[in-house]
Amino acid sequence: MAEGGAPVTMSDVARLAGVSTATVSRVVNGRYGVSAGTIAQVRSAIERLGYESSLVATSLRRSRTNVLGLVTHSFQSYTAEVLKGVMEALAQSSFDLIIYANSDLYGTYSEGWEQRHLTRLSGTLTDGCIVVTPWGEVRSSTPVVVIDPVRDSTVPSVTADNLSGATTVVEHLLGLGHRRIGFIAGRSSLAAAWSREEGYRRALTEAGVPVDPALIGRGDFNPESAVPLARELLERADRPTAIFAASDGMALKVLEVAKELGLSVPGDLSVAGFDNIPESALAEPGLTTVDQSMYRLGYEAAHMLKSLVTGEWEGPRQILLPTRLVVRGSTAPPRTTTRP
Amino acid sequence: MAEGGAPVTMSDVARLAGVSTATVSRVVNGRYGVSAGTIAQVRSAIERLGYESSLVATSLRRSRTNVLGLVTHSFQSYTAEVLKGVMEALAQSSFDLIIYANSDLYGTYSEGWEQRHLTRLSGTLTDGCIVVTPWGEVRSSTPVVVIDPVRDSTVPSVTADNLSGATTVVEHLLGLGHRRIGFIAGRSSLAAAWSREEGYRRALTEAGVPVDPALIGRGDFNPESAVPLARELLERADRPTAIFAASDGMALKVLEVAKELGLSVPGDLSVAGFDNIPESALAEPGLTTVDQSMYRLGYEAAHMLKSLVTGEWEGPRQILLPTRLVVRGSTAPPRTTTRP
DNA sequence: GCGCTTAACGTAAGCGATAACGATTGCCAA
DNA sequence: TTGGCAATCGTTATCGCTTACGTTAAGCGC
Repeated sequence: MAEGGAPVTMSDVARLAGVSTATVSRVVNGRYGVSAGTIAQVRSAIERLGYESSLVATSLRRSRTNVLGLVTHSFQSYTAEVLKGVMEALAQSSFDLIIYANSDLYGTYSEGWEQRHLTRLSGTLTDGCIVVTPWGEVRSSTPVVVIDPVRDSTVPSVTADNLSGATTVVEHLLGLGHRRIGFIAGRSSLAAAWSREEGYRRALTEAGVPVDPALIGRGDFNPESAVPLARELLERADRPTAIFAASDGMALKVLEVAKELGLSVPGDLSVAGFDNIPESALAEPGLTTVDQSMYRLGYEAAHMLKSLVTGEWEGPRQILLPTRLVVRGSTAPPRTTTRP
Repeated sequence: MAEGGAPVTMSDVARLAGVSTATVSRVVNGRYGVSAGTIAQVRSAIERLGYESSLVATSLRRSRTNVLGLVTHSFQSYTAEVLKGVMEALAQSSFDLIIYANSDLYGTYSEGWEQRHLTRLSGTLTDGCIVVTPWGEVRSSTPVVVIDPVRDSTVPSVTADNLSGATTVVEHLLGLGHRRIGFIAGRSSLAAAWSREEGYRRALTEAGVPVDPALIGRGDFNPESAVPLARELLERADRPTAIFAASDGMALKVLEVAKELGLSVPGDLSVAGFDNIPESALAEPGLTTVDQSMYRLGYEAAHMLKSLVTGEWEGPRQILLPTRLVVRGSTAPPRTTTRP
């Protein structure tokens, strides 16, 4: 009983029940103006045929669909956590969720994916969308909430307090006694990347440690991008005693490179990341990082979008969520290099 | 630049370009029969207006949509892993993915959710669907692949070799010297639950250990369902020295209950699960479990569905994937209870 | 019994896009 | 000059569903 023939439509039901499709529609949507007898007939026909209204046709005709969309580029731990939060926020809310993910990972197709998917969904399939980590500004005919927006975005958004988080973790390294602290930056167009770098600079400056441009590598949040940068930093004669990477994914790669070069962590090198993805706790040693509760990012974004769609949102359109320093085994005081 | 007015449609483009919608459609779909000049005009109009074809309208009109669907009830670690596999399999494949998740967690709405969502999508929005852990048999007008089907299902499906996995983990417990081994079962309608219980019984029987019905608790894969069952098992005078739960989610709850009752794991009690979700490695102690590579489940399912849709599938319609025993700290030999 | 309201339905016009089909043009051979 | 054939483009029906509107018939007071 797998592939029955053509899908059963509303007119199939109408024919079997001996009424018009308008009446079937009325019954399905529980509208006034149908006699009890007719309702029973239609109900029975629906039952017999196993009819279920087409999401597509309904969406096309109606303006409201009661479906919210989530557009994401790739699907990793980060996105998974966000999704849990979104689902939780939408639980028992009458809104269903559609996640749209394009298939090509790093194809040429990529540029502008958020906008393309957004446009394809909004105005028809969904009442509003959440966009996760877009690469550019987005615009839509229906409400949008962005998680991790680009810099200077004016679109409603939810972001972690990246500035304070990054400041705290660098202060942590400074507190341990590190003075030469490397940094691997994220995709510069993103607000998160900018804030994390700014936090790094600010913490150093306030501690009276000069910012050395040679210690800053320009990554793009893609873990692989960190590999050559880490190698370059660690092969220097005056290599840093600690590296702070703007994302856990990149920080984990730094750990790999360090091992590859025969450096012990945290003995020879301290490493810190940002995000607190599940893998960071599993790493050996555990990665010191900044927790930004991706779950909450998703939860708040969904909550905001829901209210935006129903038009009852009162709060600010740009939300900043607190972060939390998580200290694990990958950071320790630097080995004293002073000769005896 | 957030909420522009109405979405821009094909006729907007046609008007601006001074052609008919048919011509725009031809240009968009790269079909033959449009002059180079007209193509340029239409392209420019599309660019200017930021037009993107509506997924919904296209789906309604066309039969093929190049979109695959994934229907899931809830969204947890399990589903997230599956999704990664699905995405990977679909990478660079021209197929996009839509995940449809209904919002109510444990509402009355639940019964038959798979079938309802499936019908709403198939025949219109998607060319085929993956259904994760349905509660009943499903049928659709387009190809379907089920991950973790119900018992005796004839629908194309991908499942872990639950029987051999469960047998192995119980043999592991037996090998450590355990004889009184409790079992917490899963939702009985699922093939996975049945196979895991069967593996438990088989391993005991083959080792000459009688199966004690009093040591079997009837859970339903929902972690919470394991709590009262674990408590009951562990408060018995002749409590088991080991408990095998049919899922990691339930096994982790057993750990909690044990701690609550002042039992040390693995000293007083060994605990084993099934699934190897990320949380199991993080637990204290680490949970011994059976890895079923949810990633591969997703990957294989997507690959199969893809071929099914394009009509080039040759292999078997029911795939069984190997499992792997993962021994961690939660299992150890039983403390000898023989008096000195 | 008349006009009126009102419940109960059918009719038909779209929503945005596609595709079969027809209409128009230009061009070349006859 | 004209028939014929491509090439190019518009017209229109249609996908499944909703909804404004029209229609019918029953019910009501007078």
